[in-house]
Order: sequence, then C-alpha cells, then structure tokens
Amino acid sequence: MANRISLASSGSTQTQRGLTALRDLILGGTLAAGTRLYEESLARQFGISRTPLREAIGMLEHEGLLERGTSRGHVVRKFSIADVRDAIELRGVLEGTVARLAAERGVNPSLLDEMNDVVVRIDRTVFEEISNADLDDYIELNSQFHGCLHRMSGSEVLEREVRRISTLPLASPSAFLDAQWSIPEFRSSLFTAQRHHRDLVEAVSRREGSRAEHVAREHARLALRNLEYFLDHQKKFNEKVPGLALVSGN
Amino acid sequence: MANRISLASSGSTQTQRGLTALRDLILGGTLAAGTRLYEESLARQFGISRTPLREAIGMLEHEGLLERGTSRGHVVRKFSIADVRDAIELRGVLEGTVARLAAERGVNPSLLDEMNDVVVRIDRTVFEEISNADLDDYIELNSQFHGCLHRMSGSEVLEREVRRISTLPLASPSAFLDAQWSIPEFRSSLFTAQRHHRDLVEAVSRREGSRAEHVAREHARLALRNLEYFLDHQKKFNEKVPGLALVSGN
DNA sequence: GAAGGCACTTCTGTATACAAGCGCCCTGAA
DNA sequence: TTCAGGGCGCTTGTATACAGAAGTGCCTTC
Repeated sequence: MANRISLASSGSTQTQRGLTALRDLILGGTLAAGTRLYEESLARQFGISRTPLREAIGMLEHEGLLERGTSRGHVVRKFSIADVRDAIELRGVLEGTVARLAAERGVNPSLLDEMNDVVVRIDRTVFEEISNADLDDYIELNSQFHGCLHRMSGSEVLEREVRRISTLPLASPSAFLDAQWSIPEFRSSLFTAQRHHRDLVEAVSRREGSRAEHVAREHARLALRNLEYFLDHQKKFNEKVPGLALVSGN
Repeated sequence: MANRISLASSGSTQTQRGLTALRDLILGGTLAAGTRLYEESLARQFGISRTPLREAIGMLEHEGLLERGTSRGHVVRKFSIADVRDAIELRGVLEGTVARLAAERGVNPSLLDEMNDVVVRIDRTVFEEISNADLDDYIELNSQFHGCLHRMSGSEVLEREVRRISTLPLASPSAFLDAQWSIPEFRSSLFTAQRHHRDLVEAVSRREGSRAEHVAREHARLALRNLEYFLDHQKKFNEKVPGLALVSGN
C-alpha cells in the first residue's frame, strides 16, 4: 500500500472517492489529454477495487472528460480551442434560453430580489472596497448569481442541461475568474460582467425576453475572449485556469 | 430459467443487451413512471448478472429515463407535460444554434446538397405518390434530414449535445411522426414541416443566421403542438407515441 | 529479409460472493 | 392503543475471480 493517493474523506462511497480522485487527476493535468486509462493500476492507486472505479469512469465519460478508446479502454478527452469556444457559446445559448423563458413566463419575485441582492453585494465587496477585495468572495457571489440564473426558468429540464454544460471544464462561469482577477488587463472585464448582471435582471423583470436572451449570450462570450487571450499570449496560466491543460494548441 | 425475456441478438455485450431491454421496458410502459427498479430481479429477468445491469442503469440515468431514488435504488423518471414541452423547446433552441452557427461559419456545400436531396426525396416519395406513400420511408428521410442538421455546425461539442437532447423520449424529431401520419387532422402539419425544411436549407446557404435559428425553433414547436393535441383530446395514443406513457397528466 | 501465423501477455467484460445499510415488522411497555 | 426499540430480511455497494478478446512479439517459412 505504498503510493496510495490520500482521499480518505472525499465522499461516502468508494465510487464517489474514485470519481473525485480521477477528476482531480485529469483537471490538474496529471493525466494529460489523450492518456489511456488502465483500470487495474488506477484502482490500486486509489485504493479501491475495479468495480467502483469503472462506475466513476462511466460518470466521467458522461461528464465529457473521458471518451471510449477506438478499440477498448478509455482515454482522457482532448479539447481543441474550437471545442472550448463552442462549449462557451453553448453555455451562453442555454443561459440565454433560461433567461428568455423566465422573462416570458414570469419569475418568482423573491428570486429576482435575491439576484438584485447578489449584484449589490458584488458592487460593495468587490468594487467599493477595492483595497481588501477578496477573490474568493467574488467567486462565491458570482456562482450564486449563476445559480439563481440557472433556476430562473422554473424548468427542471432546462436547469439540468444548463448545469450539465457548465460542468464542462472550461465552459464553467467561473473558469477564468482567477485569471481575470489577477491580470490587470482583465480587471475591466469584471465591470462589463457586472453591467451584464444588472441588465439581465432588469430585462427579465421587465419581461423583455429577447433582450434577456442576448445579454446572457454576450455575458458568456466574455469568457471566450479571456480564453483566446490566454491561449494567444502565453501558456503559463495552467495553474490559474483548471482544465486548461486539456486544450491542445490546434 | 423460466421467464427470461428473449433478447439474444440485441447487442454484442451484456451491457448493451441490458440497456436496450431496460429501455424498451420503460418506453413501452411496462415499467411505469415512478416504478422502483430492483437490480437482482431485473438482471435475472434479462438473463444477465447485476454488474452489466448496473452499468445499463447508469447509462439510462444519464440518458434521463431513470433517476436515483430518495434513499437508494433507481426509479423510472416521471415527466410532466411541462417537462416535455421544455425538452422540445430545448431541442428547438439547440437545433437553432446548430443552424445559426452553420450559417455564420459556412457549411460544406456537399452537406447542403445532401439536405436538398433529402427534401426533394421527401416531396417525391411522400407527397407526389400519396397513394402508396410509406410511413417508414418518411421516418427514414426525416431522420436523415435531422442527422444532417445535427452535423451542420461542424462542431462535435454541439452535435453531441443536440443528439443527447434528441434522445429524451418525447423530444425526438420523430416522436410524433406515426401519429401525424395516421391522423388526418395532422397530415397538414407534414406540409408545414417540409416548408421548414426548405427554408432552413435556404437560410443556411444564404448565410442568414438569425433566420435559420428561428426557423429551426419553430420547426421543433410543431412537435409541441402535436403533443398538446394528444394529451388534450385522448389518451389512447400510447402505442403510436413511444414514451407517452411516462407523461403524467398534471 | 520480409511476411504471416501462432502463442503469450495483458486488459476488459462479466459473474458471483460477501458485507453493510436501510427499512420494516414484531414485541414489549407506558 | 400507541410509541419505541431491536432484530431480521432484503437490497445495494464492493471486492474478487475467471474467461475471452485484443495487442505483441517471436518464430517459421517463403
């Protein structure tokens, strides 16, 4: 039992443990894109048996991080820049649809209040107290906003799918926040994002479906612009953007 | 070995066999919405062991036909009318996105030729020779058209997701074809659908992205109208519309 | 020297055994 | 009569063993 990975507390079942351990290995870049997975050695490495490991592999396949090899086995999925661009565009489309339907069908006012509240808190904790503004606070508030957005349509089917797409490694609403935060050139895009947040809530509450849809799309495209910057200018952001190691430079 | 279901030839692996057998049981209504699944008895019924059955269950969970029970086990998912409506709307959104991106980015001309060809063949085999028009031919041609549509954007990510949504039981482009075919009131919607097919190809080839997007959305909404008719007027269409048994009458 | 075939290794698919957890039922007491 | 506690059975989670298939390397033959 020499080189087990320490993952004692990462879940109640062995499958959960295997899932998070494997996902971490992939997103962290330890298992590079294109690497073939061998069940037995991985199971031994995680200290679990092949059965739950296979289950975890199946889950990650559906999550989109793995794909079946040509003949047998599984392989870490490789993302081209075009793939990531499309995934971000897709998230924009889905968030836009959620927002449009929310505007058309009407939204529980308390949810709108909650979103307004988050927007105000972003202003206060992030922009007014710039000196001791905290990245973790911003990540938390941002994910709260997108959580509300995803619930907005009141449709489980929609919510399920938009969440699903948001788990694709680089399509997530928070994928680039760390980088946006720490690179001066990108601080300004935080202001644009906040403008979008306000406009989105306003459009939905005024029942302006088309506007809400397109604001949400444009909001997602901010991430796209960041992605292109990182890939164009330098390759040393792998630590700041989880999953970036999976993107091949085509 | 008394009451095995005969499924000897439905796949190369036991998992495949279990998958199709279980899916058939669900879509056919034998396993009603809300039914809890018991692994051992199902495995015995299918003549396979629990291991591949569990894998099949996992797949159907991701496909959206099953969900995890509150404490343990899996349960056949229940779809409300609103769920189905949202799934159809979602398919329209995704097919619309594929079409828009195809228009914006340009499409391999041979694919457009192929689609035009399918449209012409639908005209010939379905509308000109009405006497011996064949439903199976139409289903085949229609699914060919949608297959082309799904490939249109040239993006694997998009194609994957639009296909995924199209497998939801009642969101599929061919879910209502049987009923449309055999109920006189709905024959006319076949003409509308064909109009949409033509407009879609035209819009994409002229690079009219927004038009392509909205034609595709409206095309999907034809299915929505059919759904509402069936649920309003009568409940005896369960054999004509696979999966309809899963929809609860809320 | 090259190509084809055979044997061996290795990995995955599947079956099965075992253990632990959850719920249900039964019993006893208030 | 009702509620609480304990035990039992059923079901799922997990480990492991086995078999079959795919890839690999060596040997033989042309």
